[in-house]
This record gives sequence, C-alpha cells and structure tokens, in this order.
Amino acid sequence: MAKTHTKSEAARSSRPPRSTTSIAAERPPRRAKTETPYHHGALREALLQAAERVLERDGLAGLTLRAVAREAGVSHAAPTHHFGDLTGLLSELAAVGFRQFRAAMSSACDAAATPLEQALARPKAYVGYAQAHPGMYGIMFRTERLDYSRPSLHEAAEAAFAGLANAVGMIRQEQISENALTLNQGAAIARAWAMVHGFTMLLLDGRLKDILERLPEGTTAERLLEAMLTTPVAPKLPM
Amino acid sequence: MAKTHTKSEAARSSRPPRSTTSIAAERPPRRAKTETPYHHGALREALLQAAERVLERDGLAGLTLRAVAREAGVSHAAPTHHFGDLTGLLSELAAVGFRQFRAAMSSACDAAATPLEQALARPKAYVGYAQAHPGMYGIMFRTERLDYSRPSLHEAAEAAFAGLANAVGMIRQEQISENALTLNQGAAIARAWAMVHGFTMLLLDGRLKDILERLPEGTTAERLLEAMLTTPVAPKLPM
DNA sequence: TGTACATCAGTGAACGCGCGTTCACTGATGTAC
DNA sequence: TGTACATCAGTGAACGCGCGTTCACTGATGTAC
Repeated sequence: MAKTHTKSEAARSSRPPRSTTSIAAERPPRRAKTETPYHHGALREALLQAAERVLERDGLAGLTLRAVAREAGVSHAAPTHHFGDLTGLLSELAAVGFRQFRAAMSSACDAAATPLEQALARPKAYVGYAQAHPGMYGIMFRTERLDYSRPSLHEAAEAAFAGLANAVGMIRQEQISENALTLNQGAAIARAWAMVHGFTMLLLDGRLKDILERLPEGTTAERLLEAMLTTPVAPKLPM
Repeated sequence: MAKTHTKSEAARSSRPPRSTTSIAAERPPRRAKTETPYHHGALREALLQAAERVLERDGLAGLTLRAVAREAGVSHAAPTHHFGDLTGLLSELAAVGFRQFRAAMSSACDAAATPLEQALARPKAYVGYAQAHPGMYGIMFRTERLDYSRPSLHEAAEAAFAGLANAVGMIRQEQISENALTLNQGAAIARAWAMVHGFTMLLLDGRLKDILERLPEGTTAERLLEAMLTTPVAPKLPM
C-alpha cells in the first residue's frame, strides 16, 4: 500500500520524460531501481485509492477518470483500461466502501461487552464510518450512479445489509428468515435502518446542527444518537 | 402557468429565426399576436419550471444552465441573467421544492380527522412528496450544491423544518421551545425526522425493495411506513 | 543460458462534445416632456 | 397625443476548458524452444 503510494508520488514529481531517457547516452541501459518502471504492477488498486482521495477531497463532482489518473500519476487513458468508464470505477469504489463499512461495524460489534453495548456499537460504527468517509458513504447510497450488475458491488452491498438484518433479529431475539418476513419484523428492520441511515444523512448534510445547538451544552452527535436509540417512546407512536 | 408553457413550446417549435423576420418583406412590421414576443414576461418562473422538468427527467447530472434554457426555449445565455450561476438556479429551485413540500404536508395534516390519523398524515405526505418529486427531494437535501445564504432558500427550508418540530411537540403534548431542548425532546425530534427521512431515502434508492418483497403479498411501502411508525417496540431499544 | 516472439500494460496525441462565461447587439418597454 | 430617450430583457456568436474516447505506439513481461 505505502509502496504504491510512494510510487505514484514519484511518478508525478520526478519521473523523467521518456524521450530524454531514450536519448541520454550517459544513462545505463537498465533503469535504476528507484526509478518508476513502465509497468505499475498494481495500478488497479492504486487507482481505487486515488479515486477515494479525490472523492473525499473534491466531492463526487470532481471525481472524473482524468482526475483519478492525475492523482495516481499515470496517463489519463489508463483508468479506462481497468474500469471501462466512470460508472465502472464508481461501482468498484462503492464495493470497496461497502467492505470497509461492514468491517467497521463488525469489529465494533466484536469489541462490545454487554448486549446493550453491542446493540449500540453497530449504529455508532455506522455513523462513525459515514463521518470519516462522507464521500464514500455518499456514493454507496446513490444507486443511480452505480452498476449493481457488477458482482463485486452486488456481493459487497448484500453482505453489508445482511449484517444489519441479523443484528435486528438478535435484538428481537428472533430468527429472521431468508425468505419471508412478518410485517412486524419488516417494520423493525426498516425502523432500525431508516433511523440510523436518516440520522447519518441529516448529520452529514448539517441538518442536525440546529438541534444539537439547542441541546444542553456539549451534547455530541454520538450522545444524541444514543438518546435517540434508547429513550422510551410514546406507547402508540415511536416518536 | 399554462400560458407560459404554451409560449415556450411555441418558441421551441415554431419561432422564426430573427434574420428571416427582418429580411422577409411580406411580413407585417408588427408581429402577429400569436408569435412569441421578444420579451418573455415571466421568464424567471418559466425557467424554474423548466428546471424542475429537466431535473425530474434527466437527473441532477443533466441539469445545466444550457439544458434549462433549451427546455424553456430561450437562448442559452438567458438563465445567467436571472440566476447568476448553476448554484443560484439550484438554490432557487430547492426553495420552490421546500415550499411545495411544506404545503403538501400541512394540507395532508389539515385533512386528517383523528389525532392518530393526523400523526400519520404528515409522514405519509413527506414520503409521498419525495416519491412524486424524487429529483426535487434530492437537491433539497444535498446541501453541498446549494447556497443557504440566499434568503429565499433559507426561509423556505426553515419553515418546512419548523413544521416538523412542532408536529413532534404536538404528539408529545409538549410545548417545544425556540431556544432550548431537553435531550429527550431532541431525541424525539431526531428520531421522528431520521426515521421518516431515512425511510424515504432508502425507498428512493431501492434499498427497501428487498424487504418489501419478503413481506406478506401486496404490502405497499405506505403500509410498511405505517407499521414502522406504529408497531410497539422493545422496552430498551426502539427497534 | 540465450533468443525469439506473443501478450500485456500504459502512453500521449488527437478528436469532438457540451459546458459556463463574456460581450456587443437588438427588440421592447416605460417615462419625461 | 406624439416624440425622444433611457433602461431593461433576451440574443447569438465566440472563447477556452475539461471531459470521455479512440488509436497507433512502446516498453516490459512471460513463455516456448
């Protein structure tokens, strides 16, 4: 990973122009080891990492095939070779995101001791991931730009969402079937997911700022999330 | 409204090129009434309507100043004159959206009879608006593209959100203060808003399809929303 | 060990496209007299 | 009522920009013999 990064940095700043290399007689016929080889070796992964950096720095509007190539220090035609088009790149990047996302949630879950802590660890990790990677979270949930027929994306997203449904089942101490759901089960899954996803979106879009400012001083978003998930609700309506 | 639309349609399909008009000797010196006048009369509003059509038809990516001008049947430089740049147009369009959105919710609320119906009418109208105008809903909640320093947008958004907080207060039978909130109050507002907003986003992005298909046959999204809002929850966690 | 050759990965020049922006202009409208 | 003039709203040609895509190419690698 670090090696790849160094390589692309070097490529951008100190890679000599090709014509010079081929003309200069004092250069050895074989390139020195420190120089960038013609073949990158792991360009696909390097491009995905570059894309993530561009996305988080410049937003979705700044994420173009050419910008990614620039960031990775390769020619602008190189990404096409690996991803076809922008939708392909975005889809593979979203797949990376779903894997990171899932890993963050499950490791947070493993670290929790009590059942209540466990039940809260997952939503906290969910929101935490989105706060740390707002750009990635954004493309993961903007389906219109993605191609879900790509197996890697489809599988990564499925896996992440299956974890959510299982977690709800654990809290309700029920076995959640693969095939059929009761209305109450569906409502419980939708409620948990909508609540956490909605909280995340509102938080990222700055919509909760107004509420947070009016709360007792020093109340963090995480504290509000916890309160939202644990305070008792009206008997008829969970509000 | 209808007049404006007719006008722009005419402009696109049958407006004669200017050079022709000025050369052709058989034309009367004054244009016939059916022809499009040089001055539009209400171009600003016509552009906003055109922008909404473009947005819902082609998505946010297709919404450019030139596309809006094309849709309205005017020269591509005209929108700049009214909105400055794309952010300006988007912001004014989002303001229109917030006004439509608020009107939809409050009229649905007025039409409801019992308190329970009232409490459900607002979320249903919320989701209903987003389903009917997904493009508009999308830009309203994508703050990075908007300029909230524009008074019209700021006011329209504030008004829409104030309605939400009041509704939560009514359900809890509490007076919600303008200045300070208890943690429980903040949690209740966040919960209601996050739940409905999250449900809406997941629904628009097709994420609830999987759940809906596994529910008893014929269960609609509205039915799931209702169940999510009204079924009893676990004592410690509202899931 | 060396040599020939096919294949692969990345290059860089070129292309056409739609975009936002600018600007001198023109047609219409409103106001002063 | 008519005329002159300032102001406003919209035009259309022109510009430069960054984009995606194509394509002949070149350097590196792997394999067969």
